[in-house]
Amino acid sequence: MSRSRAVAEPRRRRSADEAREAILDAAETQLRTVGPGGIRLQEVARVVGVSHPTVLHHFGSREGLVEALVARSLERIQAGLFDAVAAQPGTEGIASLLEQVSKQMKADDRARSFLWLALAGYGPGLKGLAVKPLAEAVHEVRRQKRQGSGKRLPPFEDTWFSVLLPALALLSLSVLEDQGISEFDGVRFRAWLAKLVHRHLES
Amino acid sequence: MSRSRAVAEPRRRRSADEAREAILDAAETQLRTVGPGGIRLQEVARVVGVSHPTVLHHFGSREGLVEALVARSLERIQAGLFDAVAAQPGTEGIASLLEQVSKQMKADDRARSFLWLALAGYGPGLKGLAVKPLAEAVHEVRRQKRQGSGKRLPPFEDTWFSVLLPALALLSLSVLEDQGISEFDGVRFRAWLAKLVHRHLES
DNA sequence: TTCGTTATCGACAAGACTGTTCATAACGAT
DNA sequence: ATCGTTATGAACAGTCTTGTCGATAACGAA
Repeated sequence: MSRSRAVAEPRRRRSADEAREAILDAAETQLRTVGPGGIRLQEVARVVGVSHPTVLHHFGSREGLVEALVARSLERIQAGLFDAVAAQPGTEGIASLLEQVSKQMKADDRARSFLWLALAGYGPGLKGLAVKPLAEAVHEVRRQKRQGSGKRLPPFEDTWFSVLLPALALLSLSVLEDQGISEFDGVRFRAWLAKLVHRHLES
Repeated sequence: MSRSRAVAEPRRRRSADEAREAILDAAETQLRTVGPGGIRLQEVARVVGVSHPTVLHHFGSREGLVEALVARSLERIQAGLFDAVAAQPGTEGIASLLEQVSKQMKADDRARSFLWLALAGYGPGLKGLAVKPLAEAVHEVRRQKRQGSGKRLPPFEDTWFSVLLPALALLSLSVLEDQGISEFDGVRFRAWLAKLVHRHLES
């Protein structure tokens, strides 16, 4: 007996990779809103338009899905940071660099995802995010700039903290920018912070 | 028929307030580790040593428990901040103020709880935390200091951002200090940050 | 077209979690 | 000591969630 169905839509069959990406996309929106612990197979499947056993078929288990999602999210966050830095080679444009970074972190709410993951204990925390290598690069530029003038080069720790500070601030800011801090204040704050850090690096 | 029991421990009956506090304490440890969405009645009850209907009796529902917990947590965080500031009246000791605040936020992992709540959409975000009033107080001190000297008083926004910056940084730092940043670096970073902010406020 | 692979789904299973009900017993008040 | 209030727990119900299994059909390859 043929089951009476609405219009009997034909079953769509994506390639394994396509299906995985679509599923990860749906899971990512859940990650942003309810965190890794709140991801539900049924909800993910519903959004994608498949049944939940299909999700299990592609990722083995719920934990498998979450791990794949974590890996992809961290990769994208890191890649975004890398792009932002690569687009701003000089040390002069710290303001625009901060805006670039902020923009990247805002894309797909990456800062939110990162904090969710950090809180939930997934991922390697800041260690995974290559902020220390970035600090080393900045330090090198700083050294060359000091070459000519008579100013002494501060210890590496000073540069490292100077890079760490905006990173930490931007992270919190991205979460609180939705609630309690207006976007307008956010823009002004980042500009103010950029000037502060720039002045410190130069002095 | 009397059910065969181990030793038939006598039922303990706490006062309603005592029971509520004990239950909230247990729920708070879960909040720190798995976030508000991860709180489980059975787990809370198990830790307290009661049955889970008892928890429901005192809070009506799971959501009632979470709301009560959120309220108590935010109150404590705010009170902790207030204490830290009250214990450091001058603007001179910004370094020790930062350490005080950091200490308060570390007590009971309050920064963690706050970020969990902010991410999950509970609580009024930063608006609830009276950081703007604190900025106003700092600004007043700044004005009086500038009175005698010939220096111009910067706009309030500058003071407000100067207070906001350590707040944001400390928030992120408290989460990442467990993973990726050693506690030693945390202490040095806070000292460095205090000096930076102090120099900025004076200049 | 034919065939093999496998993405997909329906149905079911097992457990977890919240919430309800009713009986019981602990504690304070008189 | 007696009594009323109510904190407490055992048992049960209903829903949600992950995971399994077998059947089916879509797509690529031949």
